[in-house]
Amino acid sequence: MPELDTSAAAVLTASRALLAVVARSIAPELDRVTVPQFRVLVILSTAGAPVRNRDLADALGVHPSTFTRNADRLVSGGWVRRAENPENRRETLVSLTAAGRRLVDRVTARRRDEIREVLARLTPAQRRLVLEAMTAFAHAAGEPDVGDLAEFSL
Amino acid sequence: MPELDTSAAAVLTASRALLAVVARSIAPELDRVTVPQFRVLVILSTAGAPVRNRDLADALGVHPSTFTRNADRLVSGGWVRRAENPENRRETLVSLTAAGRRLVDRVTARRRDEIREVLARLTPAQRRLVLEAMTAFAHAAGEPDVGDLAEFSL
DNA sequence: CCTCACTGATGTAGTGATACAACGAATGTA
DNA sequence: TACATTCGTTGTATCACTACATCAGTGAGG
Repeated sequence: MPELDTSAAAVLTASRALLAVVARSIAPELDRVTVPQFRVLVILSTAGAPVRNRDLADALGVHPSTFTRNADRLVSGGWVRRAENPENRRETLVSLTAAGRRLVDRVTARRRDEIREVLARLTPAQRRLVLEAMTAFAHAAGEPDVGDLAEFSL
Repeated sequence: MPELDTSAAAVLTASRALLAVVARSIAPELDRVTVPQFRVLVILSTAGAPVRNRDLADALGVHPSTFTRNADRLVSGGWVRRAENPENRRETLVSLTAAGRRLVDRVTARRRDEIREVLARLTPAQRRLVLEAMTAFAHAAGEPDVGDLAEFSL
């Protein structure tokens, strides 16, 4: 299947371009939060609800104590909030503050804008092509595992 | 242009899937080199020739002394080699060792294999679609700037 | 030849990420 | 009730990354 290799090469090239977009979308925030810290914000953002300390550590693949320290810094920065779980007082629930949510939104918006800019350079026909192809690809790739994204989760 | 937003959303989703692929492709090497170290290897690999210490620091956007320390670790690990520039003895040229090149190749191969797996789930018609669309997108996005990739350069 | 600029390395120092051990508090169970 | 388990935090330690100041060697130009 030679066409498989050709297509794979095209995707590989496109992935580099997308990676650059992703990198640029976070770059402006890197003096506020570090990449590991941003990973936490992303997980909390997609969760949409307070998450247990332990579950966050598991999702990130780090030791619970490691996460405690990271959370300390995020709390100091005002990006997340800690609260005792009323239903189980030995658990700590971490959730995004308004500032934390805004930060994630800002990155997403920046990314979307950049992608839009690229798409604006295409013809409408090409855009339809991209829409179909990207949808098909994303579907075939399946929902990205939280664990995988946690590796970098930009 | 509502179709622009729809397409952008599709690309955004696909970018997440690709990001997961990228993350998985490096994960197995993360106990050998760190991400900043891997960035160095990628730059050297794309350069294809020895690069000056100073130029590497610039490409990475770090202080020259910072790069010296990073290079120290890479040399210790056997991933890169330092050599005095014969034409200018105050310059140090850094180049990949065979092991360093193999490491980068391994990551690339892993990435390509994963993409191929995803594409194998598509129909030949869809693959042609993906080939065209990804090529068009990558072209419109332009060559990723070294500086951008250097941010993470996974 | 002498001065000046450049290059890379080192000394020093601070921050972040990480893990392991231990501890106290809360919860679950026999 | 007594014991075991779970959970988060803290103490301790290590390592990577980063920058600034400094220094010695090198090269270029007057």
